[in-house]
Amino acid sequence: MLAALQLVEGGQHFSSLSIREITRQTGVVPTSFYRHFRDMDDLGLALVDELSMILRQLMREVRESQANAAKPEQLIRHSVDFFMQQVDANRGIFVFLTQELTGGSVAVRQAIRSELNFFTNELVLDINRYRILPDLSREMLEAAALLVIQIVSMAIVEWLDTAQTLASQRETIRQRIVRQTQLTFLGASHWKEKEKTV
Amino acid sequence: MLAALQLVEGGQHFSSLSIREITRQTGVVPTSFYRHFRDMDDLGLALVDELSMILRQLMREVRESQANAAKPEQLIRHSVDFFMQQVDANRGIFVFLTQELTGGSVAVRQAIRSELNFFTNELVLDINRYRILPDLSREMLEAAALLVIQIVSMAIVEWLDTAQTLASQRETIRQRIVRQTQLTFLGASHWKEKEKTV
DNA sequence: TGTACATCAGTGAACGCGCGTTCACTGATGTAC
DNA sequence: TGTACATCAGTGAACGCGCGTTCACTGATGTAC
Repeated sequence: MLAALQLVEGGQHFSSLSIREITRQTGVVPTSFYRHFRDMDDLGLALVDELSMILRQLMREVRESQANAAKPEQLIRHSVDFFMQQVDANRGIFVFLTQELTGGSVAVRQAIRSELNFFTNELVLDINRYRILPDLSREMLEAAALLVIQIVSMAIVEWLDTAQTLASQRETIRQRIVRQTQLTFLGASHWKEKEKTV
Repeated sequence: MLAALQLVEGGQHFSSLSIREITRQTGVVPTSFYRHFRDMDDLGLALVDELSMILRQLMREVRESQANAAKPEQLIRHSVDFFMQQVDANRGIFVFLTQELTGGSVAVRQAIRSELNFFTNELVLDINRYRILPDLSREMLEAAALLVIQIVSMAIVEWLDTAQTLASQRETIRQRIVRQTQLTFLGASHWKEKEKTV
């Protein structure tokens, strides 16, 4: 699994990897692959499972790092900074997950989407816990929370394409995430159910 | 190029297609491929170029279809309905473009992103033309417009995975796009530059 | 109007190669009695 | 404590196959004079 991540991080698409390539990277004979996975699809699903665990732990750390933040108005920016640091430290994971969000088999795509929904629910819980948007309907709250998750997801792709040395471009991306997130919360706080029936 | 789109629409990832597969689909001998493209990367870039043209035409139609809409509050919903209809009518195009948004070579990814930026600018022009958000700074306006484009982009992936027969699930996606877009505009209309320095 | 040549998409044989997958195997580690 | 067996990751040879790419070719269409 680590070998697959390394190859994906090296610029190849997961769907174009071969079993022999992966076992070569591991330093093991091709037939050994079958001791662990039925085929590449099986490996893909196992990777999503494994990486989901890691990602959840990582998100927990992001939330804890902000649990008793001094200045609430900087909470968004600090969370974004912390999270993007984690993205850099785990490139392979995020390259794979963003690739497969649009690329893999139907099963893999849906597994990743359900993971995004999990984070959406976590975010909804946090928003309720701190009574940030007390008047919002459940449906709208979920749409807003998912939007925040999606803002970050889309930005990760561009972030991974932007070398760490291009500080100003990275700052542009960071700023956009913060702005778009603030926009979402601001919109949500002004939402009146009756005005805007969908 | 059409053959490649058909294969991608059939569930394969573009990066896993072979030259022989494509020429087989076209009904032509493998060597003919080289009369038109240097390699698969070349074909990928040519596809993005070609599909960008089609997509721009398609977006023009969406905008024209709403140019003299009777009820401005339903403008978002009608545009979304019209656009999603186009997505269904051109599955191959959108499967390819969403795949390559996260998956292809760096060059292809950036070509698609620059296309999204083009649509963002178009949207900014429209917003200015109708004086919808007159007090917003250029930067914030762009962040909001890009957010709307991103909302639709992310939804397309899920939309393409949801069979046309699953009407209720499709309605959920459609509703979410509308809600998230309304949220974005609502947030943008309440934005005060001084309060929220990033 | 007719001839000579250039252009160009497609042909078909051939190449060496890496691929997925099978099979019977080895040898280390864990478990039962 | 010692022996017998089960489990399990890795081995290495072998297979048939589809792959990308090369080459010299054909035959239709367009262009110059």
